[in-house]
Amino acid sequence: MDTGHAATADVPCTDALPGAALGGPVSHAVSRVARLHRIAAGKLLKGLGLYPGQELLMMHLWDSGPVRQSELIRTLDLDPSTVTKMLQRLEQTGHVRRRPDPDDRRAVLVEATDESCALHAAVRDAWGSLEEHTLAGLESDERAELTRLLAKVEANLCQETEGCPERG
Amino acid sequence: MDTGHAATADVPCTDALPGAALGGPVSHAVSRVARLHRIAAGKLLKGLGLYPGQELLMMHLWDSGPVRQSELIRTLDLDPSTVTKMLQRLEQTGHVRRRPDPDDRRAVLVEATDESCALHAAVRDAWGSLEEHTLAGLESDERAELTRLLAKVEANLCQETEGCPERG
DNA sequence: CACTTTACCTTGGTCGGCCAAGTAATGAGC
DNA sequence: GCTCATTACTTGGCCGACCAAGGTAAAGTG
Repeated sequence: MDTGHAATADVPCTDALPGAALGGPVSHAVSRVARLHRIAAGKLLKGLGLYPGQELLMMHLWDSGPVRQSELIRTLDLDPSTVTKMLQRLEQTGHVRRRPDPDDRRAVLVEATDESCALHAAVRDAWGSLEEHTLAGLESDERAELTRLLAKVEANLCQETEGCPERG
Repeated sequence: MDTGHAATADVPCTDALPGAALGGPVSHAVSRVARLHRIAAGKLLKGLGLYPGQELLMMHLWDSGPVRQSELIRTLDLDPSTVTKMLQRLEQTGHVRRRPDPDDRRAVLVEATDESCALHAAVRDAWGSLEEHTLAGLESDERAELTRLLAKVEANLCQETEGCPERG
């Protein structure tokens, strides 16, 4: 097999695209954007004592009050074990309280602590500016188009992975 | 069957984005799409003995021949420690060989093993179908638009995170 | 009522990814 | 030549995320 290592030295400048990206420009872009987005979120959340990912869980908690863990799993569409561990850490850092559900002794009720509620506004704000930062320079119609296309892509990826909540 | 992961049974209609999403629809969509995309990639790569993320590294290696580790770090735009650990695992699974650079005793030269080259076509193929699956139902102009918008978003996120390789 | 299935959650392991801190070699300045 | 900063990589720790497997409690079935 020809390993075809032609790229490093004297290629007549095909505009740099690392070559690997040629095989799937959108896939590539999605990963990169997601990673950068996560990093940006992390920086904004760092001052608030949250790690990226946790804010979504907290937002749902702030929004919905006490909920079953299974509710969180369904809403966030994450693996149960992921949520368990996130909650363990959030409990340890005092953002969340868990207690057994009296109506169903298998279940666990989760709610945001009062202290965590102080972060609510800050987190909402952080997400707002993150969204704005993400979409800077895009016109309204571009934003709408991006949203539409991402939804379409999500639906595509969903149907096979079989793991996402149906949408109307 | 349903191991409890996101049951699609009788969800009480989580229909219109759980409220948490209202604060940043695109941010939300990006995370979700990226996760689904990663899962899909993982399924395709599973049969090839690779984990999602590793394929990008391997593709670059197949493309470029022996390279310095720093080259990989720069190209993939990852943390050095991430690349180190990925390479350790790839070395252990026989996909990659590492040897010290004779010209610079700090540096490490990395190259794909011959056995790994057998995967080259399969991986390229997998990425091709993943890209196609991702973009199913999108017209050419929609694809171009999505690519353009993602690039714009990436540039936005880049400029502040300050961690991405300039292009162009 | 026992028996089986299903739902809810936990544990343990693995990977990708980050940061922070450390080692070692190169290179620049004096 | 010696010091000092820079570069290249490693280590350890942590988090999100997955899967696989387990334990317990509720619900379905005979």
